[in-house]
Amino acid sequence: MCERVVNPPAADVADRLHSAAIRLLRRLRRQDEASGLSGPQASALSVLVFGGPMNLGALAAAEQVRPPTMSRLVREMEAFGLVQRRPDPRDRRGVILEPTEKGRAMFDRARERRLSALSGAIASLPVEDQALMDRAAALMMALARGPALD
Amino acid sequence: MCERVVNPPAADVADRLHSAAIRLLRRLRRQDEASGLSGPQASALSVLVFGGPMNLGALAAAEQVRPPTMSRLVREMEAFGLVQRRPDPRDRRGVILEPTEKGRAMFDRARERRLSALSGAIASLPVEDQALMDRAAALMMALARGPALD
DNA sequence: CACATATAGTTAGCTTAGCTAACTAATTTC
DNA sequence: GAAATTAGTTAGCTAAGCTAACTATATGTG
Repeated sequence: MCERVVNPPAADVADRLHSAAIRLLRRLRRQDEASGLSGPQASALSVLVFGGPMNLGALAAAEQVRPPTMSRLVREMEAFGLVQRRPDPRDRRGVILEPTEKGRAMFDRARERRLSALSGAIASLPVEDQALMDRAAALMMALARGPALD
Repeated sequence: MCERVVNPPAADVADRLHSAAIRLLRRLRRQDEASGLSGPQASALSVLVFGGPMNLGALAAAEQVRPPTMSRLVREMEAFGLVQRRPDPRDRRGVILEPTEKGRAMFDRARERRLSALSGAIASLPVEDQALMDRAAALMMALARGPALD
């Protein structure tokens, strides 16, 4: 009879999403740090693990961070032996970054540890809510990445 | 025929959600700061605007932050005349916080400004995706708040 | 009642993560 | 081959989180 969807105003959705993201990340920080990888480090490392070797600029772009920020993150991860720099044979200004074996192991461990937190919590949601969260994550990624936020 | 839902492993959902939240907030930071309120300030102010006057400990708990962190956020917002401290008549150790008129106005302005960013982007999504984001925000909030992440 | 303990908030000081500006070195372009 | 561009780093700033230690008030108990 009534085909209208009760559609919360976009500004409300935006506010709630914003606050929810802030609080969720605050909450996850402890778990992250206990695993030996900060959130930003884990996120960058996952790009390297899944995306394969790439140079610093590409990684910074993928993570939507400025080069100096990524440079520091990489320096720290390198100091812990988690990533390796190789000179780029095709451009001697550049470097190629890739995870070390230790880096991959650490990433898996952090992932496991997050499993006892976020993914444990997610796993306890009804299946359809899990699917919803997955889709929401994809949408958030697209929003963060797209031109709509300029 | 096949009733099985293709259910991404919870760890994958967790990873994607984690990275998506990090990137979305990074992306929003500029807009936030251009509006004169940082993300954490806007979030705390919204709690005061919608939740009414409360003391510092309650606000810190609502924002899932330690008291010293909230104390600093409040001090900064107070310096800009956005929130007011009143002594708590029932406990002279405590303070009661409430937004000033300027604070409410600033909150609305930040909200508007975010409208030109996040909520503009959200408004351009299909209606069902908007509803999905709203539900996802509620779930994230519940996860951040609940005991599941201990 | 007095003293011990607990609680609300602040201060001090540390860390991490973001940024811009300025620099070096290599590459590309004209 | 000189000029302009690009990749990455260094230096230095700010914001936001934390713990530890402190002050002042409340509360509870012998």
